[in-house]
Amino acid sequence: MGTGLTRREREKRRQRGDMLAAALELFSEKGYHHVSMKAIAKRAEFALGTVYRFFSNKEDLYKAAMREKAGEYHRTLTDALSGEQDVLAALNGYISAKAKIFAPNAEVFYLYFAETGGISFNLRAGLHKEIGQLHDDLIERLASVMGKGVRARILRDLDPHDMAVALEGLTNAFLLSWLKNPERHPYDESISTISKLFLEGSLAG
Amino acid sequence: MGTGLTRREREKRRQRGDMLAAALELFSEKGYHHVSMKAIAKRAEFALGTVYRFFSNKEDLYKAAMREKAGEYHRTLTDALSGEQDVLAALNGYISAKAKIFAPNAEVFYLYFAETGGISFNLRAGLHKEIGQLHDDLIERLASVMGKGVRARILRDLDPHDMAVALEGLTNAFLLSWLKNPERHPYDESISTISKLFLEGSLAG
Amino acid sequence: MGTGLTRREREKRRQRGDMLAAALELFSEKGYHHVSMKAIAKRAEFALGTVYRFFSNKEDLYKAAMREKAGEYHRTLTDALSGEQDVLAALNGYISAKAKIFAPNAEVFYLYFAETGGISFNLRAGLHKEIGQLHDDLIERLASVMGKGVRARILRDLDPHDMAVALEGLTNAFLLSWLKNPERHPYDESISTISKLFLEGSLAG
Amino acid sequence: MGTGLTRREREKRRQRGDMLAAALELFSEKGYHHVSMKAIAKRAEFALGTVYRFFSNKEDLYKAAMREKAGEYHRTLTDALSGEQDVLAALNGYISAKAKIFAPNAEVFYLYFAETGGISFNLRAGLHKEIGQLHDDLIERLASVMGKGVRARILRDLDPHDMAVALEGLTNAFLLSWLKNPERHPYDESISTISKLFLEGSLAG
DNA sequence: AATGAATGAGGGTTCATTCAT
DNA sequence: GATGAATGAACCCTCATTCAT
Repeated sequence: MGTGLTRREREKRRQRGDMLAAALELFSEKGYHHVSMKAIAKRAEFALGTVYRFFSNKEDLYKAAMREKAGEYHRTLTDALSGEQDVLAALNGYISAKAKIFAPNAEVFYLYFAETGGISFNLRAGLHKEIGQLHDDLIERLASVMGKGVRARILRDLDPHDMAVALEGLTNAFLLSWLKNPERHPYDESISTISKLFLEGSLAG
Repeated sequence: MGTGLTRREREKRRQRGDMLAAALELFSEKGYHHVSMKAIAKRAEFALGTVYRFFSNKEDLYKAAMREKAGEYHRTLTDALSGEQDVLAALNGYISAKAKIFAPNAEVFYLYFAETGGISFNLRAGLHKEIGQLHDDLIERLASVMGKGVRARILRDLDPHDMAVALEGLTNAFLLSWLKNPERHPYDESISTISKLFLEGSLAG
Repeated sequence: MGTGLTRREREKRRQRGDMLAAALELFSEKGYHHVSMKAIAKRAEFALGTVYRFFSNKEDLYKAAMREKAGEYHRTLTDALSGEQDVLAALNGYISAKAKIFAPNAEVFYLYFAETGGISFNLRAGLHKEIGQLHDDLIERLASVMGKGVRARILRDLDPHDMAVALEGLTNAFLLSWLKNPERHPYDESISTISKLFLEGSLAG
Repeated sequence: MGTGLTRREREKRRQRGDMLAAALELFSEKGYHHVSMKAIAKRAEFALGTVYRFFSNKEDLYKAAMREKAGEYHRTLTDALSGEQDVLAALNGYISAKAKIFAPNAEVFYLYFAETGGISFNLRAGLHKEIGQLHDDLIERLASVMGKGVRARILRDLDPHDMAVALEGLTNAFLLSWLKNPERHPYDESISTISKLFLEGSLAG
């Protein structure tokens, strides 16, 4: 079989996925401390004990859920940046990809921001570092694209890392703003505003 | 008496302030759910029951603390924007002011971001809207400054609201980045990077 | 006031005592693991949380209860052995005292035996050592009385420690036997059987 | 075949024995409530469900294990008492036999004492009675030997039942003492101390 | 008015037992 | 018949809130 997994293994994976999905839904709806393991089990349609077969405790489940989503986002975003495209295409692609995962997952994505940002509830200490590293990695990749743009004289000669941070800030701000006030601009316009603002501000010549 | 308050009233106000300060310290240190009312009472050096005479429950105390801080930040930032200064001075002043309140209060400020952002723990629903309005107000004021700059042909002819959102995003991103990695740039350099990036990108012709 | 305790302190002490009593009752009725903290609280007529104000967890409560009782028994028994009496009177007094505390507390006393004996549930590790020391102390005191008896040529010239252990064994066996089968001998006869058996077997000359 | 059992039946018996052995090991190591059925199944190298085919629940397994061991001890001890030997040889044999099963199984044996003694965890109520009867039977047999000794004027003219109880108490006390403090006396010396103390104290003439 | 002891609902976690495969 | 994944009742403990003093 293509997957190389036994039926049992596939089943387990599906169950785990269902649990993570239920957990993520509830955590982003209500916040970690307002969600009981019982509620997660119920939402996922498993018995309480079954959840504990997969995750050794609530924190473990939370971390796994965040890690999963963060990894997924990270993959999507780094994919958008890599490939044989030119710099502007890469940046536009990145902005679109970020918008695309943001739109349907805003709540979760915001949790991800919170992790990449500074909220350091004790609980999350370990996770925080882990997701922080993903974020750093993303910034570095962005910076490397920026560097390429600078060397190609497509972008102005500014510090590439700063430009990466700036793009992050712009995208987050606009996406959040769009989320709070979707009718202000149509979604697509929002995206193009971001790229316009950033790119025009950064274009050389 | 200048204040128009009786001694008793002044005393109460001071007590309330002490409680809010203690609560804020603990909330930002450990997060809402890891702080007990008993701990807050102890830190503030009041009896538990006394805290409940001032705040009807834990959520109320949390909201009051956030409101207080948010109001303070809001005042500081709007003050920086108003006055008879020219546009560039206003924006530079805003950036400096934001950095200044950010530096020593990063944790609390981050909570404020979280509120202005999207995390909607049920608990905070009401508060969220309230602080969101402060934030909207701030954006509007920023936008109005931007509009002035555009009309004065100091800034490029872009949507002033977009420019305000952009500046918010840039400042948040750089301040967070500076917080995570203070040694990368000295603090002052961080601030000037923000204004350079934003202003140079936005300066008219 | 004679006690030197405030009313509050006396009250606390009484509450603690009530909790210990309830716990002891239930533990000896059903065994540690069949007693819930809730049940103890209910029996003692306190709220659950109140019990936790006095004892930091279930094990702590158990240990305190056993320690209390063990200390009480130990005091009673060592009291019986000390004083200006002659050796035979001391031993007879000891046997009577042991019987007297045994009769109404047999269940608890048996728990105490279990502790002084060998059951080493993990839980009890610390306690076990502690109570074991009381027991060792008791044996030593008994042995010292035996030694006196030997030197006074009242008892046969055997190892005093062995004689102490022997007396312990005899008393336990007869008291347990009497407990299981009270009608076999009247209680008093049981006691006198012990002393007769032991003393006659040990009397010099 | 000699056993009168089919291969299947013999196989089952062996499996049952393996389970009982594993259970006993774990129960005496950790105590009833600290041992999970899963752990027993694992130690015995059976699937969980298989254990339940042999024992309808945990308590049943515990009882079977104790019964098994108690029966084994009882057989060993009554064997030591019967036969055509003289009274002193029988008693010495009994003491040796008890010591021999005690030494390697102290923990289990102690559980057996606990059962023969008074701890009446609800759980064990039924079992308790059952093992108590074995113990009573043992005492009776001992008493009968004592009676023979008295009639033969080898032992002093005391109540044979009392003498039996006394011997039980002495052996338990010394074996426990030896267990707690093995270096005090070498093991063999302990045994001989018991018999000396008891027999010399009881010898007629 | 101030205090902090008392309350008890609620949540995380374990594990005996069942039953589909 | 054997297996072990799934189930959910029950337990320990915390802490927001109340209220007698």
